[in-house]
Amino acid sequence: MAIRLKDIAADLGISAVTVSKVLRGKPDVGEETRQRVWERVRAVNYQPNLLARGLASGKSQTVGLIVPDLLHTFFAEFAKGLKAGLRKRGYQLILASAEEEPQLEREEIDTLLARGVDALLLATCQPEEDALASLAAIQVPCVLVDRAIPASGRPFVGTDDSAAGRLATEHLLSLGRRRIAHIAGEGFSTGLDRLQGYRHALTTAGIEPRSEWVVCRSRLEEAGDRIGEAAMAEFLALPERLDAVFCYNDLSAIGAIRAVLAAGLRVPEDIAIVGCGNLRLADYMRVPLTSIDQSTGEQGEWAAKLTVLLLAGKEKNLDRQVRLAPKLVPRSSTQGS
Amino acid sequence: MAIRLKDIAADLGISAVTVSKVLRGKPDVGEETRQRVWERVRAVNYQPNLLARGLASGKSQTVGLIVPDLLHTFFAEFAKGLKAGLRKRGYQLILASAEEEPQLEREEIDTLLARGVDALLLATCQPEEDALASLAAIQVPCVLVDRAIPASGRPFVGTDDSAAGRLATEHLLSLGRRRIAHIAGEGFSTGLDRLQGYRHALTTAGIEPRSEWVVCRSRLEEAGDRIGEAAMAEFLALPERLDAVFCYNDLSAIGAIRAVLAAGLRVPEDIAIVGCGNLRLADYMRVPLTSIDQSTGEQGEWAAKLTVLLLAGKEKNLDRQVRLAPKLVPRSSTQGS
DNA sequence: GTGAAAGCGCTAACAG
DNA sequence: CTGTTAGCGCTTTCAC
Repeated sequence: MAIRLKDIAADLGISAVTVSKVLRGKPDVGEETRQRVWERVRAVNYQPNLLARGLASGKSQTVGLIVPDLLHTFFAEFAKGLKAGLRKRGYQLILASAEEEPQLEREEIDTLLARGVDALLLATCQPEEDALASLAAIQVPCVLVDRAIPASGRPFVGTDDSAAGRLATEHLLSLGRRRIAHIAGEGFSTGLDRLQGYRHALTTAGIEPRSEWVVCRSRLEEAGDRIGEAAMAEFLALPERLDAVFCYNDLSAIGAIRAVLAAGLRVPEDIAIVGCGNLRLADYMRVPLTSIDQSTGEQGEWAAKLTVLLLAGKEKNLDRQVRLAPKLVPRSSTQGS
Repeated sequence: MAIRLKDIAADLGISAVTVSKVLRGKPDVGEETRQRVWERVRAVNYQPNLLARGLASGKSQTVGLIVPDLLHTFFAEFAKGLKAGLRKRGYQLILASAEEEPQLEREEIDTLLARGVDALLLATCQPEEDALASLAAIQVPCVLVDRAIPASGRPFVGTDDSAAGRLATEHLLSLGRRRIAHIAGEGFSTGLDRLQGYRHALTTAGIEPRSEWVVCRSRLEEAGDRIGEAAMAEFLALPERLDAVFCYNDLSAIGAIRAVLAAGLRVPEDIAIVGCGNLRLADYMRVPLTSIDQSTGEQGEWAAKLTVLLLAGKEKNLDRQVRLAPKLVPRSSTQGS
């Protein structure tokens, strides 16, 4: 068994409570005692048992994050920023992944709560109705991430996705494109908002959005390349040729580009393509990909900040919505090269 | 406060011990009692407090994994496989990332142990000496991952990296290349073993490895593209021109390709390039990248299996080394197109 | 088959 | 400033 608090206390001939106080930085301990405790703690490399501490105190200084899939670099990057932000504020992170399975997500929620996390951050992969039910049962502060559910009344940190849709579409318009299609993401606010931004930009430019130029697809995070390729093939089969496509994410954009090239057309000369997410490798693709950057790491930092404020009761606005502004990163897939 | 074991017991007019036994599947409880307990548990959606359970039992049915960085898809994929394997065997996973900082890794080790994990899996980013010191202090079963440290006497699961080096080099040799360079990874067994495999393949083919054709670089996981590009530029400045390069990983291979193309040369006609890791997007690169696949998910599964065997005391070979065979995935960067 | 008693290692609340 | 007393919610042990 590892060394315990009471061992240290016994060694020093003082009470366990005093040692505990020193460890937690309580002020009501004499300077000399404090010194001796720390000295001994370091000497034996004592580590407090977090299970016991959490059980006794009802607090764990730990928050949980559940993401749909860590293979999506977005979430890995978000987790990284979040972790740094939490650390800076004296909190730890437990990371869990739902592997895109709603059932697993529910289990992870239960597990993290059973582990006594002080707060939960959730990028849900559940359909809205189910997510609402899950959320309703969560008794600790809970921040939604990436995928918004306004009806939940929970705080949110994510991208301003409708701005992302607008930005991408306006970029294409500014290049003189007029017949702009969209491969949309289905099922979550990210997809719906980007679609809305796309429509808004078109309308503002005096172009009537055409329904045959929008396809909605799910699972774009996992299989976007295949799905994007197939969707693009459908677009290419339309009687009137498009001159640009805004894709829900970079993976689907990469697939779309493949389909365009396979059809013997050029990117961007014949069809310009914009993705979203700004993948690390976007610049090394067959055609370097114009994309929308989401400042993912910053989102994590924001989430940390907001969560800790909530925990401290210092955030008055209990359904605070933080939406970071997306940025366009132009590359060859829209600008020639 | 959440509902407790004793609440259920009180509701049913039985003792907490009996409820606890039912929950843990102990046999010495009457069938009828068992039914009633489960019914009530489901009705109130009771979740056992894991802190209390862990504290009381000294077991948590949880293992911890520490990786250098979740942004390396290798580790995200490994974690996924591991998680699935553990789940199947009734264990949970707590995932931690050291963000490539040895100090953080040490803290994560301490934290996970303080959380009472039953076992620890570690892909260390510490230099061997430091890692040995850290490992020596770990009192629970501990499996090394990806980066081997034979001197530690700990079990290991990873790639057969020297086979990977051989495979890549033999592939290049089989294509008639003779002047084959290597951008090697520094500091860990992965890099050293791949280098050794490279040398072995050359020697076996009757080619004397030349020191100016090997450069060792660190941080290739994070900044491989930049570093690979620079390393390739150095190679190109040598008096005698290479005709192939085996790169430590895909990221550095991508950088190397960029440098080759920037010099006005062709891949693979002038210089063939092989990477390692088989990135998801390898096929969509400027030049689709020939790579070595590491069966990453399977490695995770193996790690789960081995860990649970260790925990059950069923693995006799306490420093069991599992090295999965790598596979070559040929693409245009070596084969033309 | 069932349950009473005794903790697991720590902290909260209060007393000195 | 320091320590005592009582738990946190669960499991273990061992009687019945």
